[in-house]
Parts: sequence; structure tokens; C-alpha cells
Amino acid sequence: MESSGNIFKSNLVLIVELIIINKELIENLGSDKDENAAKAQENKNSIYFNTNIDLLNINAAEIEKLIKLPPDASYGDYCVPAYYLKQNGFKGDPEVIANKIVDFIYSYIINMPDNNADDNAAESHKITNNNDILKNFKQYFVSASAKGAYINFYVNKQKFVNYIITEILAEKNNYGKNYLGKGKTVIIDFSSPNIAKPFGVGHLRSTVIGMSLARIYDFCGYKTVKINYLGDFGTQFGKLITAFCRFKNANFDLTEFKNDPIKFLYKLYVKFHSESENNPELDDEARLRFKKLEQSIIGMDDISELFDDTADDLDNYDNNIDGNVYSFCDDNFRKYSAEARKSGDAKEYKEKEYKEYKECRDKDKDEDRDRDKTAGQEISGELYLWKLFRKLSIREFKRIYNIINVSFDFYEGESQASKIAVNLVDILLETKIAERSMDAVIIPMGKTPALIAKSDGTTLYLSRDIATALLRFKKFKFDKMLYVVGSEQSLHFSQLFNIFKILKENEIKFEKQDLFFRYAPEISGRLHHIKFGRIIGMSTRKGNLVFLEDYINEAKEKALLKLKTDKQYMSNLSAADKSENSTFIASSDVSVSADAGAYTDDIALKVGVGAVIFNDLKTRRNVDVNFNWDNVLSFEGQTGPYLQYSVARINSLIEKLNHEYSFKIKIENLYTSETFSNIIADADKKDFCSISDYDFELVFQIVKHLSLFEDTIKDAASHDEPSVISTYLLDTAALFNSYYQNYKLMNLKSDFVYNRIMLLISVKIILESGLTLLSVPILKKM
RNA sequence: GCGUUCAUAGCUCAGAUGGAUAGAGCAACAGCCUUCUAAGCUGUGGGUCGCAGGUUCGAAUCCUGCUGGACGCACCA
Repeated sequence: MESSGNIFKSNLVLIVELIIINKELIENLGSDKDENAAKAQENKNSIYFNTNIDLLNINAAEIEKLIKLPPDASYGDYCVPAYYLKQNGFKGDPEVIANKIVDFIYSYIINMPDNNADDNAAESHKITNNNDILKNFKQYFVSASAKGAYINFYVNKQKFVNYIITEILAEKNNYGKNYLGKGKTVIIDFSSPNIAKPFGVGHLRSTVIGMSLARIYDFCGYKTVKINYLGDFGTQFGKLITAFCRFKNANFDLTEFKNDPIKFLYKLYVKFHSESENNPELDDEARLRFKKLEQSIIGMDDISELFDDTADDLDNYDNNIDGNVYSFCDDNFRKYSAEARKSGDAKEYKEKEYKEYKECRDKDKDEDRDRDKTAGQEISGELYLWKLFRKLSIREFKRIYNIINVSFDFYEGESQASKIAVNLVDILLETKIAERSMDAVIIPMGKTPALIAKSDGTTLYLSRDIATALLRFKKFKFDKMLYVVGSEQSLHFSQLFNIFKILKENEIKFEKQDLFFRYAPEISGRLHHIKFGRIIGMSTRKGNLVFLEDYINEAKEKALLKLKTDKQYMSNLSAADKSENSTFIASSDVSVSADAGAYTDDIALKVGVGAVIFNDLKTRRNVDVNFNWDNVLSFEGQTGPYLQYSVARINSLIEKLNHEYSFKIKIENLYTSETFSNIIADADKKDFCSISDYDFELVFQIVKHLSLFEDTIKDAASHDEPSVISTYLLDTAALFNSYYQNYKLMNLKSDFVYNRIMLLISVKIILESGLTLLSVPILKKM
């Protein structure tokens, strides 16, 4: 299915095609060679220029790029810079070209009387068709002018307004959708918080940018897969497990662990770091514990049960916390660790470690089924605790994501890939793509080689990422994969992408490998790092790290304060309490009987969330943002609440007008019913702009802006940049608010008001679509 | 030192294949709630687009150099 697109623009495309194909004629206009004009004068019904635009070997999308918007509405509604046409064979001074083209448009199109199709029907089918192009152009455009090097076109404003509004009412929340991604799959890897740490604002940007991109790609017809790649692996878990076991007898408060496990673990982690400064033995133990963890996982035949996110184990944890948790704290580990360190010099020690590690892995290859059957019972303390921390964290993350309208199709983790990563390292060594360097394994490239295995044989972030990409390609055959990760990891991703490029160059070496590894060369070119700048100066007012929830709560409190001091809001709220039929509450989220306090609370939360999310999406990704509490907590100007407020205002206005004029427009069914189908059916008769020129210039400006929504979406998708939509929505809201303030609708003639309600609904549809794409909550009332 | 990236109004930012007069919002100042929600609207002031060259008919945008900031540069993720 094709998007209907903007008929004004597509007609202009056809005319530009006509212009290009008649290049020679146009260049000769006014010269001796200009015989056409004379002939045209003699016989107005004949066409003396080439109208067979099918001869043109350029597709419409390319032509569309030649069409721009003038910087000022007084210059025209669309324009074509004449210097752009030089790439299509036009020569000479752009100003002269522009003037000649405008002459051409007047003499051959605008001033030419309409042909009867029959006159030329015998001549050629194509010409008949193209006469329609000319007729359409005259219908949709009223004039053209040359100003400097530009050819400016003016639309028939009345038709334009009617057309766009009808289009929006017909398509509703599908307006602006396109099919760029039809049949394609895109994976979006975002958020990626670390297990056992509170969800900090550090991960907020990735989360909101990723979620928005997912919605945008979906809007563009892609199949999107949202993946949360949890930081659930690496030495840090060795540290955490070490701390959990070591400090359990010291300042260990199990009640705290039970009540808020994530914050508790975070404290533990901080404590580990302060202790390890004076006690490096702790770091050694942590590394070993991580190694044991990785071995436990690699030793498993089927790791999928580890990633089953259902809550069963957690119920068990809640009930048996004392017995279970303690039983897995392994005191003997300290002895083991100390002995290991004593056994010989460092190099020998490392080799011993690596040998043990290999043995453990090879056991798995021997397919020792009996051993695997009992693996569950022999679960190591490290594995148990890791699993527990992981599940607790996911439970907590899901709670937070729910608040900010974020969801995932899959929760993955680095741990899932470690087994494959280990095999992969071996293959890369075998194929001589990788080599050993100072006991570690590297892939040489440029100035900084990529390190894919540590000298003790354990995997690294990079090797796990290679493996993960393989796993995902096997599963989804994605066309594109976006990693929404901060720009500080640019080197990591350029190495990752480089590795896949190298694998592609060495494709032939993979022919003998398992099918799985033969995917590797396919992946090159499909991966993209969607980087974003840091948030600078982010700290609480007291100077500590900020957790997302505290951040949202602060915004919510501010909104609550504002609501409670807002006389209008409070009087409406109390009126709603008194009257069951109140228009105020009838279409709101909460029933009349519900507690007004809870209702207010809900609004405040959504305003706070809107402010927080929008703040991260309003500027372009790549720039570092200076964090400033006053800016974030401001609800005025270019903010999320301003947009939410605009929607609420539209709702309120429509409701009042609806009631006042008894229109019976069922706005609450806007997206679900056949609403407006009658209007759309006789759109030609319907006129959304006449009656008066009271407000028409601004109405036209608004509608013109609404018509740009489609292009805005494409722009946002092609640059992976949600802020394009943010900027667009701010302009939309500003136009609406200006209209709202300057043109009062109450007390005007009824059909005029009716038409303007259709305009308001169109604005509402665009704002709501846009806010949805950004995951900013939409409020019916504020 | 090498690499990536950024520098536009007092502040936060738009300005995306080079193109018409560089735009918004905050803040400042002056107005607007006996008619639709003032989380709003109207107006004023405010810019040598970091600096210096270069390419071009034309540069905030592209190239080079410089200055200043951020980030990264092998066993962390």
C-alpha cells in the first residue's frame, strides 16, 4: 500500500519533471528559436511541448528533493532553487533560468486554456494523461514567481486546507505513516542498565532515545525488535558476590536487602570499592569469583533457564531468604583464593588458571550427560547469587520502565553470549584472524588492536558483543541493528564493526565452520552505533548520583504543587466532585467516584514523566547536554508539559464548543470509530476554510505546518534523531496556542465553528501522534 | 601524544545533500485573565555563528590550521 502523500507536492513533482524534459524549449524562450510561442498563439488547443514525462530517467523521489520550503511564507508555499536544476542539464545564471521557467509556466500552463481531452485523444494516450497533469496543476496552484534564483509556487490555499484536514481526519493516527521499512527488520538495542545497580539517569538517554526510535521505525513500517542488553556479566559481579559473602557478618541488614534489594546491592558495591583500595586481595577474589561464574554457565548444557524471567524463583527468595541466601555464601573461597595466589609466580599462576578453565569447557564438549543432569543440584554459590541479583534487578527495572512507558521484546544479557564468545575466540585464532599478544588474544587493526580475550582466557565485552550479534542474526535475520549507546563507546563500536568487516573479507575461511559461524560475514554493514552525548553536571542538589525515580519524583512534586495552586484546576475538580454529569471529568481517565487526590496525583506524575522524557529528546543526540535542575523542572516554553498542556487545551475547547453548539461530535471515539467518515465521504463539498477571513491566514499556516508531519517522520527516521519530532511538535503547539489566544471561537457562527473544530482535531491528532512517538504521556486534562 | 566529537543571543538549544533577511525558548523589559485552562499569548531589546585562512556566484554549514571544552586510547563494561 502506498502512502497517499501530499497531492500538492506530488503535482509539483510532475511539473518539475515537465520543466526538466522541456529544458531546451525553456532555454530558447524569448529567442529567435522560440517558434513554439508563436504556434501556441495561433492554435491554443495544441500542445507544442513535450509532455511525455515518462521519458525522464529520474525517479520522483529524486525530483522531490529539488522542492524546498521558502524561509518566509510571503515568498511562496513551495520553491525550487534554479541552481539545483543545473544538475539536470540547465546551464547559465540561475536567476535567468528561474525567470525563463516562470515564463514557461505561465505561457504553457497557467495561461493556456484547458484542452478537451478528446481533441488529443487520438494523438497519444500519454498526452491525454499529461493534460490531466496540467489541469491538476492549475487546480492546486494559483501562481508562480521568480525571485532571485528561486522559482516560488503558491498553492490554492482553500483547496490546500480542505485537502490536508480531510486527509488527517481520514487517517487519524495513521497520518504520516510511511512504508520505508516494509519487509525489513530492525533491532534496537537500548537502555542496557547494569544489574544490581539502581536505574540511574545515566541510562535514561539511551532508554528514551531507543524507545522513541523503536516507535519511529515502527511508524515507518519496519518490524522492530526491542532488546534490553543487560549489563549482567563481567568482573563487577565477582566484586558484588565477593562483597555479599565477605560483608555478611559485618554490616549486613537482611531486612534492608529484602525491602529494597537493588539499593542494598548498590551500597554493597560502593563498600567493596572503598574496602578494596586498602585490600587488593579483594580484587583478586572478585576476578576468581567471576571466573567461577563464567565457568558455571559455560558448563551448562542449556542456559536458557537462566534467562527465564518469570518470577517463580523470586517468590522462593522472598519466602526463604535467610536459609537460601546464606547457604550460598562461600566462606571457604577466601582460603582458595589465597592459596591460588601463593602458588608460584604470576605467569605460572595465570597458565594454571587458563588450564583449569579449558578443562571445564572441554568437559562440556565431551557431552557428559550424567554430569549435566546433576548440574542443577551442584549449582555454585556464584551462580546462585548471580541469578538472584539478576532476577531482582529485572523485576525492579520493569517497574521503572512501566512508569516511563518503555517496554522490551527481549531481555538479554552479556552472560548469554559468553559460551559462544569462547568458541568464537578459538575459531578466530584457528583462522589466524586473531592472534596472541602478551597472553591475551587480539585482532590487529589500525592503531589500537581489538582485545577479544584476557590472558586468563575469559571473555570481554567486545567478544561477547560479537557473539551476541551472531545470535541475534541467527534469530532475526535483521536488516539493521541499532546500538543506542553513549558516544564514549565509539571506539568499542568502531572495533566491533571493523571486526565484522574483517570477517567479511575473510569469508572463505568460514566455509568449513558450523552454520552458525557462517553467518558472521553477513553481518557487516548492518550495525549502527546510535551515539549520544553525555549529561554533564548531573547530580542531586546534595551532589550525589541521581536515580531515575528520584528525578521523576522531583518533577512530579513540582507538577503537584502547580496543580494544587491552580485555581482553575481546583475549582474544576471540586465541581466535578459535585456533579456526576460534569463535562470536566466525563472523558478523563478516572471515574467520578475515584478519589480526586489520586486523580491529581496521576496527572502530576504524567506531567513529571513528560518533562523528564522530553528533556532528553528535545536536543540532538550527539551534543553533550548541560544538566540544570531549573531547566528540567521548568514547565514553560519548550518543554514536555507545554505540549501536554496544548493537547489538554484543545480537548477542553472542543468539549466546550461541542456542548455550546450541540454538535454531538464524539471526540472520545476519535481513534476507534468511524468518526468523520461522513465528512470524508463528501470532502469535495466540504469547505473547512471559508465563511470569513477572520482567521484564515493563521489557519493556512497551521495546516501547512501539519502537512509537514510526514516529512518530519522520514527525517527523524533517516537520521535516527527523535529530536526532529520534538522541534516539530513545539512549533505545532506554538502555532496552535497563538491561534487559541488570538482568535476566540465561542460566539461565532455555527458552521464556521464546526469547521474550526475539525482544524483543532487535526492539530490534536498530529500532537498526539508525535507525543506517542516520543513516549511522552498524553493528558486529557491538566 | 593519537583518535572521535562539539563551539550559534546572557543561558539552553534549532538552523542535516552549501542557498533568500541566522530562528525559538528561558532570563530582562513593556503589555494581556468580568469570553474557550496565564503550564498561555502579544511586543521590545539582544548575534563579527570560537579565531584565522581557503574552496565557491554564494559558507553558521565544506577543507586546512589554531584556540577552548567533552570523551576515548589492550586484559573494566
